Amino acid sequence: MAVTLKAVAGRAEVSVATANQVLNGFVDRFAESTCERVQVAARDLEYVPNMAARSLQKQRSYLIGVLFSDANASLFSEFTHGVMQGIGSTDYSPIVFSHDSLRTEAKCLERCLHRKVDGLIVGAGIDEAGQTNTDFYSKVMASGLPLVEVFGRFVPEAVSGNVDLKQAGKMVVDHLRAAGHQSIAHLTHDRYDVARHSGIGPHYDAWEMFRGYEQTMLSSGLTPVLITHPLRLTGGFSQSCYESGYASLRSIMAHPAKPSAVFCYNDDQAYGLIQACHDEGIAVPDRLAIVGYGDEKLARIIRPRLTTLRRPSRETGRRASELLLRMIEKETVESVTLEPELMVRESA
Amino acid sequence: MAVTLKAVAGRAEVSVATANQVLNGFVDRFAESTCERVQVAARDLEYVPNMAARSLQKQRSYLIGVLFSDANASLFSEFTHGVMQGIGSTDYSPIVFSHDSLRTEAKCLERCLHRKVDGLIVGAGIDEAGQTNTDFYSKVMASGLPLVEVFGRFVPEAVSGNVDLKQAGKMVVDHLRAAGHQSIAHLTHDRYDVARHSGIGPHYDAWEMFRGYEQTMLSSGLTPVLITHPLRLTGGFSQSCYESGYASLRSIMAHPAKPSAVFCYNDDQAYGLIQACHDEGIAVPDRLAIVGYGDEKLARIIRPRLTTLRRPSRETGRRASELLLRMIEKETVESVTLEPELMVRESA
DNA sequence: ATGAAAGCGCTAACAA
DNA sequence: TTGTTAGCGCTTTCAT
Repeated sequence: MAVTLKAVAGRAEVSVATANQVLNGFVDRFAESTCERVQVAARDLEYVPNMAARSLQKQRSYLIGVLFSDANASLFSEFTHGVMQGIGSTDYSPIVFSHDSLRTEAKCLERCLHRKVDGLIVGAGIDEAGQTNTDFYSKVMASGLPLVEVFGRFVPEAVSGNVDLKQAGKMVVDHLRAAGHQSIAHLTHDRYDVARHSGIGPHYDAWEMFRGYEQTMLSSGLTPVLITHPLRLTGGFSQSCYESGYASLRSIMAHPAKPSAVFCYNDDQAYGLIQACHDEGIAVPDRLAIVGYGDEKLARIIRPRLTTLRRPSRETGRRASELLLRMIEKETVESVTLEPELMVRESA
Repeated sequence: MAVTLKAVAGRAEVSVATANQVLNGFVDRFAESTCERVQVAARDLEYVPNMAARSLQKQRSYLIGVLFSDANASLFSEFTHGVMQGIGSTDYSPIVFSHDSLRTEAKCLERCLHRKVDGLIVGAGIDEAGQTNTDFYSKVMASGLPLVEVFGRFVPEAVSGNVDLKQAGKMVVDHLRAAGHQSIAHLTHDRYDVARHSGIGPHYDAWEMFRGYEQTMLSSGLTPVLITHPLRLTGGFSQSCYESGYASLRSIMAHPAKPSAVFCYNDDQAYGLIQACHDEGIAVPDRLAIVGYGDEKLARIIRPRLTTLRRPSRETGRRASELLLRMIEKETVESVTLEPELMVRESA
């Protein structure tokens, strides 16, 4: 049915070996006329190499596994688009899985391993108890499989393509200070410091963001005001964040530091907080300025429009897959850091 | 490196042929003790078949291509999750691509074909001019490649796993009538009737939804009120819908039929409309009841909470992949229809 | 009831 | 400069 190398070789009147070499770029080993004939034949027949055969021989699947946590569902599409860009016109294809629990995450990973993916891009999850699949991933890495982590750092040894959340904290504080705010609170959730209490290391996103905020506040001579709120985590991460944001207004208003601005862990918390302000008749941004993180589509829709840090999702996908491809080629690579962008709108 | 069938056969002291047969379920051809030995050996060695080799021999890639339009970005994660469920524990893996233009869509399709996927799940796009990749897909189908279409019907011959949008129209009208509304408008976009003017056939989602609305109105003795608004389509589909919803309030209020309720094409339009009402001081739902379609996370967040039809995204993915697998097995299958669910909240 | 052998399409080492 | 050859790991037909 399909056009094989043999067919191309036949048409060009050379051996399959020759055809193969020519088509794989070893043109300088052959007479120009030979190369010409082979290339023409391949084009005429619309030859496409059979990946299964190539895989078998090369001991590579030309597949990269992408594991994505539902917690980031809203940027899944952007992210996979970026992955595609990074893969470009190489022979690789992404096999993509989205997971909503540690169990399904482990299952997805298992599938990728069975498929013998050449590398893995991992957006890991964390459950209500602060548990992760870190050990599983560590084992995978130990086996030598290239792995790039995105949207968090739960696998300490992994190369990562993450947003610079310390910088995020700094950008927001600087922006709010410039607008005259002195009492700037940081709203996050009750697991923000899981990085300290678990083996995850100092790179849990909430912790990193908090540290960026804290350091900037201190070095600006301001007092950090940390407000945390528990996540219910039934009904999904996003919904829980919204609710925690809503519920936190009370703590914010009751706080002795009388915050005039709040930097939220993510957009969902910010939406919740804005809604609470609305319900309580608290003017945003006049009485309380609010900044989020993420810049989902809703940020431009909600009123007042949300001032927030744009999370470069597509770029994350692109950079992560570029890194991974280089790792697969046995290059040594460093983690990359992506910069957020402050989108100043109405809420701050 | 990896455990091969040969290794299993060696350990069980049988030939590879025997080991293979046993592990593929042809147990009744062999002595019970033989089967036992093979199975034990496979388990002990944690044997996993090499897909590349199997593919090569079976002339199947065990890959299914998933093409997804950015226009539905918000449900991508849910959808792929469903695809995974449908694939279950079969040997198939999804290679997933998200596209944001006809060009990238075609490129993704091309990649899938090069990879020789065994089947395709397609969420097709449509551009500003109403163009689609229908011809491309038709050609693919003509070649015999199993294809299931979701989230729209741009490929007339394709098996589809779509939501019953006629039913959606009916459900909403019935609900609003029961609440006493007589003048119920349908807000959609200016391409709603592309189905009539192009070769796409009568299944463009906006058209189907309109027809369900129209038929129910007529059979209830009410006069359909159609309000369309152009989409800018720069800045993405979602954003454009929001803007069109916002801008349409003017037309709605100026309409001689004086609508007391509006059924919107999607949640984005509904958000826009709600926001416009808010800005103009029009009470929702008292003065104007609003119903959307989609039930994205925002629907529960916006105030008033949006009454909307839930679009079963995960189920769509699950059913679509189930259908596709059956098609790959040469079964004859029918398109399936999924039912939306009315989520009654505050806006209507 | 089991095994030997050919071959899927491609690659790479070696021969000519 | 080009061709011959031996697999990669699995499936399947045909002997035994």
